Amino acid sequence: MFAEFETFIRERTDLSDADIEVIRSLAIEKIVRKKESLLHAGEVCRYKMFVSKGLLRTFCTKEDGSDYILQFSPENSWTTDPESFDKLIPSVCNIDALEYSEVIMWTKEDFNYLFANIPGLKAYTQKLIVQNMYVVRQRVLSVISSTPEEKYDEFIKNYPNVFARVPLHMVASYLGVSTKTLSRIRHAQLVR
Amino acid sequence: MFAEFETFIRERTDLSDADIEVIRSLAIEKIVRKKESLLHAGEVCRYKMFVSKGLLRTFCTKEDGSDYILQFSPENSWTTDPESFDKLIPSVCNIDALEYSEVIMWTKEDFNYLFANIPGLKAYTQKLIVQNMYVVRQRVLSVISSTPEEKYDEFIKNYPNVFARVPLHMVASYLGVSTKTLSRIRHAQLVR
DNA sequence: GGAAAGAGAGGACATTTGACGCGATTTTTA
DNA sequence: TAAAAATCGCGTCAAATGTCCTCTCTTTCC
Repeated sequence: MFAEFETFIRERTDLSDADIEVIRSLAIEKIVRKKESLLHAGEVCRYKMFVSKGLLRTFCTKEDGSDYILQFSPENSWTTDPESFDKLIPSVCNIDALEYSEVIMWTKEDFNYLFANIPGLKAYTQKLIVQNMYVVRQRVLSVISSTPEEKYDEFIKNYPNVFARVPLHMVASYLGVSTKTLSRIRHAQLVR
Repeated sequence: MFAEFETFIRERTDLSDADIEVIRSLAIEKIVRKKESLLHAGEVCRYKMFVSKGLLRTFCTKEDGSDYILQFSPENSWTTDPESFDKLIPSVCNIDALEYSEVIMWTKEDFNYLFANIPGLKAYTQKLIVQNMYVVRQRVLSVISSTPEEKYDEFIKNYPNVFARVPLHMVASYLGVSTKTLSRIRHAQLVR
């Protein structure tokens, strides 16, 4: 499980063997079965997580029970609830597994230690945050400016790997449109 | 103009007088009249900007000429096109002034210099990026999960200072709804 | 292996939303 | 100060979207 992470991080940084070893020593490996939860709304998100295998989803539930997906996290991606994790406040989101998954976790305390002692990790993390900002800004633009069909097409284009693995109603939930609308779009695209 | 910035930054950091002086020496002060542009789509966004007075808007224009507002930047806030600024690639957004404004700008080169030499500024900037992430994530959630009326009410609650200063159609453009919809919401709220 | 749950299409209908245009008022600008 | 532009509400109509439902097929889970 850690092997995938090691490959991943070595490709993106120039951490030494010793660095990797420290990171490993503080890592918590966790197997998550499908539908199992990693974070419930109301709890503090105590871990920064790396998905080495599988697929997670971060979502919020409104009062009426409807879900809205903030993020999909397939293998080789990071996830957490940043605000809850940073400030140690209760999260408003849930994180659960859409597939059997393998996750590596670090507590805030341990991650701060790594952050302070491994400059390469710090630099990498900061670059990651910035890149994530580009993506989220683009998503805001898309969601306020695109038609449902454009959003659907963009999703398939940007996340083919996720699209192929999640039910359609979750794509709808991510895009902020109803399943009916997506169903209509697909029908129209078939006929076309 | 720089005085406002100095007050602002001193409140949020513990920079020394010498630090401030270096920052000042690299700052470019700029007066922007209403409707004047600071960035056109297609250009590289060469500056990180602090608004010391006035109100800016960052927006994208689609092929059909419609605008979508990504961000309002009132006095005491920062703005730039992060992706264009970081990677020196052409921007897809425009930035212009909704009011007479006073802006302080730094080039990437100069900002990097400050970044490398003033740890307090670096720490502050990184905290800012992270906080911005919370806000943008919240916006994504709102825009995919809230009704137009909820979005409108949230906007007034979160940005009363902006709301009071911009025409309604810009609020609509920021929220991703039509002016007609906002008009209807206001009518309904009056009657209620 | 069989029951239960999940997924997705699609019909019917109501509601929401948007596009367009008009007119009144305010603000801007020359 | 007068003309031009911007703002905003509103009416009408058409289109888009959502809710609720049923039906079928697939997947999951004892």
